Amino acid sequence: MATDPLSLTFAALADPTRRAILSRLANGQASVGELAMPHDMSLAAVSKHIKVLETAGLIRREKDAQYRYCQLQAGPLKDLDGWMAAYRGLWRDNLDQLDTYLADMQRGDDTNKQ
Amino acid sequence: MATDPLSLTFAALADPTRRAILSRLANGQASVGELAMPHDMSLAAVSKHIKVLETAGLIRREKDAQYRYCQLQAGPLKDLDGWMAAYRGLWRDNLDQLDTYLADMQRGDDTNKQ
DNA sequence: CCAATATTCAACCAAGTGGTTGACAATCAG
DNA sequence: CTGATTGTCAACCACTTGGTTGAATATTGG
Repeated sequence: MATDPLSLTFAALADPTRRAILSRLANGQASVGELAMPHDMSLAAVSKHIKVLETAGLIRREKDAQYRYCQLQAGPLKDLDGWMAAYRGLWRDNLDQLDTYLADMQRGDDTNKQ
Repeated sequence: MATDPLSLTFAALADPTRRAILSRLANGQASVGELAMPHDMSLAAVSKHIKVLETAGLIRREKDAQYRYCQLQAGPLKDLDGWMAAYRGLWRDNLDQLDTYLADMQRGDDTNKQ
């Protein structure tokens, strides 16, 4: 697999279990066990998924007693959103809006950013 | 690999070669050979990458004589953007708003959630 | 028809993925 | 200290991925 940050992020998100974990973490931090509970697989398997997310920078792990609490990290998602910006015009009705958007980006003005 | 549409899209994008192909197609359609040229690998390898993109619905192939012209299809990217919407609040604007956002999430109030 | 061009197919390979199980480590509760 | 809880590690397995090469297919130009 490619190891550049964007590829790591996309690859990490290309799995429903990992997206579910991320979605859960959007509600606040959780331990590995808590994250594992809804999933019909071993704790070790979930632990691996969490490591993939961590390697992609999508979560941070913090030790507390015998627990490892995970927190969502927005950085890679923000980068992914930045990548998408170049394509967003493709499904907006007209290209003028894309041009405006890109021009705004150039100026650092993000008021149009949805 | 998971076969749901979102997973297929993320997986297809988790490769720099495929993202480069997509980027090229944002400038208009191109044949397989044209798409392959900038890449230091066999035509067959690029053909496989194109098939991955096609399976994910990110491109459409159209036959013309001995050429296969590829065109970008926005649908899956739009879906991906929709998925991102749920997380966009995590980095937008300032941290005060992030705190508010998280506090709202804790209370189960998701009016800020996109 | 023939030869060149464009692309795919099939077989193969090394490396990676997503799961399992069992052993291990760390920490708390009693 | 002991036992229970929480999580990771290591080895293993079947399957997928991303690349190769060589043969096959489709179509055009002459």
